[in-house]
Amino acid sequence: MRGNLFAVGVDLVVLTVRGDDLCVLLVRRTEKPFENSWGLPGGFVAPDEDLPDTAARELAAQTGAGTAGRVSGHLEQIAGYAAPDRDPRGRVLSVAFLALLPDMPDPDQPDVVSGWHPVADVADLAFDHAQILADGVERARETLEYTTLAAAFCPPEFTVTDLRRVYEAVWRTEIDPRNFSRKVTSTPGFLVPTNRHVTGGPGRPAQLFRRGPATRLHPAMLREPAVRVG
Amino acid sequence: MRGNLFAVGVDLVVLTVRGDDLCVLLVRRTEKPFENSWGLPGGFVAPDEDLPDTAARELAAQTGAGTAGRVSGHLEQIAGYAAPDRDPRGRVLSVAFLALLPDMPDPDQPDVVSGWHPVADVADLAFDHAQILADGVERARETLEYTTLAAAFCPPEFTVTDLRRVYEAVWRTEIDPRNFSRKVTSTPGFLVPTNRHVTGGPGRPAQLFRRGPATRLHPAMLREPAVRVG
DNA sequence: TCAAAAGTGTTGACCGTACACCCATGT
DNA sequence: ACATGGGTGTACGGTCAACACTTTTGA
Repeated sequence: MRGNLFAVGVDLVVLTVRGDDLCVLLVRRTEKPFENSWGLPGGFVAPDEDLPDTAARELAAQTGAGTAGRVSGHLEQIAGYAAPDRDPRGRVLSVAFLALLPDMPDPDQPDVVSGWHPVADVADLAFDHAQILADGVERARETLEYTTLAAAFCPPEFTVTDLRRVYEAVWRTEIDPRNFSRKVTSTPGFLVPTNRHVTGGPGRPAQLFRRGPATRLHPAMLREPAVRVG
Repeated sequence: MRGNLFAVGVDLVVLTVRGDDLCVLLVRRTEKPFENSWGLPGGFVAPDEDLPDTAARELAAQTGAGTAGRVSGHLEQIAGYAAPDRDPRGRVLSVAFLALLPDMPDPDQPDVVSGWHPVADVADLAFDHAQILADGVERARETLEYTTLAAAFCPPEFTVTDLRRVYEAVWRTEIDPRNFSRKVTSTPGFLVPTNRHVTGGPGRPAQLFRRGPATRLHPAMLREPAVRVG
């Protein structure tokens, strides 16, 4: 006895950092149920397709071709969601994926059915997408503590300040620029210096870096300072 | 268009610590495919059942009634697995769950179709269960670093040494007993002293503790010492 | 010359490790 | 008495937060 059958979809929590805000890609639904509500982008798993393939395909379709194969960016599974009443059409299991992308310039013609929304402003998503979004954001916050994945939010070349703004936007905190610079540049394999500098703005030109091979951050970058007793 | 339909199952990575070994609960399959192979316990999701319900039901069925409702123990989702060829019977998506349990005495009559196996000795599981097991063990190892969940492996009352043996078995390392004791007893909310002591063995009697309300461990308990440069 | 941003030096608090040492019990 | 394991004291080194200070640019 095999239980009943499910439709299986993939939903994407696509995050990027724009200015000071952590933003999520939402689409406006054009069909029932939840017609005209905002929801996470996603789609059903095709025959002979594995879950990461579906996620990469949907991500490319929603954000422009080739994204999944780029050097920067990141795609990982969050969890499966299968509450019996999560979709009024029947039993639908959705596997959520988290994608982290560098900020991209707005398309020439602003798209009314798809766009970036600061996660702090999001409310009332379709299905259980609010929960999935919350889980994805929390996953991203945790991941930044222990890995070098913040660089996935940055373009191929970036400054230490770009990287710091990622942490500040995702964690909604402020970080001391001097100590942050020392920490990330002294972690072996996190940042590879290019010896080129950005110029144009006020102040001393900042050096440009690329992502290094390191993936784990030891010791961790902690969101909250260690508990002070006394 | 909704893609094709899947059977959806739940597979369990049930871990416990016996002596010096991290052990996993395996069942010997009695049906095709992979008849007579060892595999993870699991089952299909019933109508109107959510994934955690299925996991809890299967866990109770495999380990004895009431386990899911106990104070100790832990159950969390690992990930969904849906490679097109993972089950020769057709498309089956499996959501894996990680369960951490205190060691239980062996049943009176040893069960030939179900039993605890040191994870270091496990090889050749059915389906993609070897991968699922590896993911679950890695999740458990990470979780112990940043949370107080090691106590989920312990009975309701336990000594600091019991807790240390959990870390040592899961991480396959040795930890200094004196510093470990200081660390865990000084973390607020990790351990609640009962003022009772275990007696009988050699040496000074150890104090018995219960789990405290804390869930996060700050600062983390690190598996490997911080990277030494130079 | 000034403002702004990048980056370095330094200090004190805290944490982890290592290990000497004492405590409490069974044999 | 001695072995065994539980637990405390302490010193050293590393990391972090804070912040004074220097460097390098644009206006």
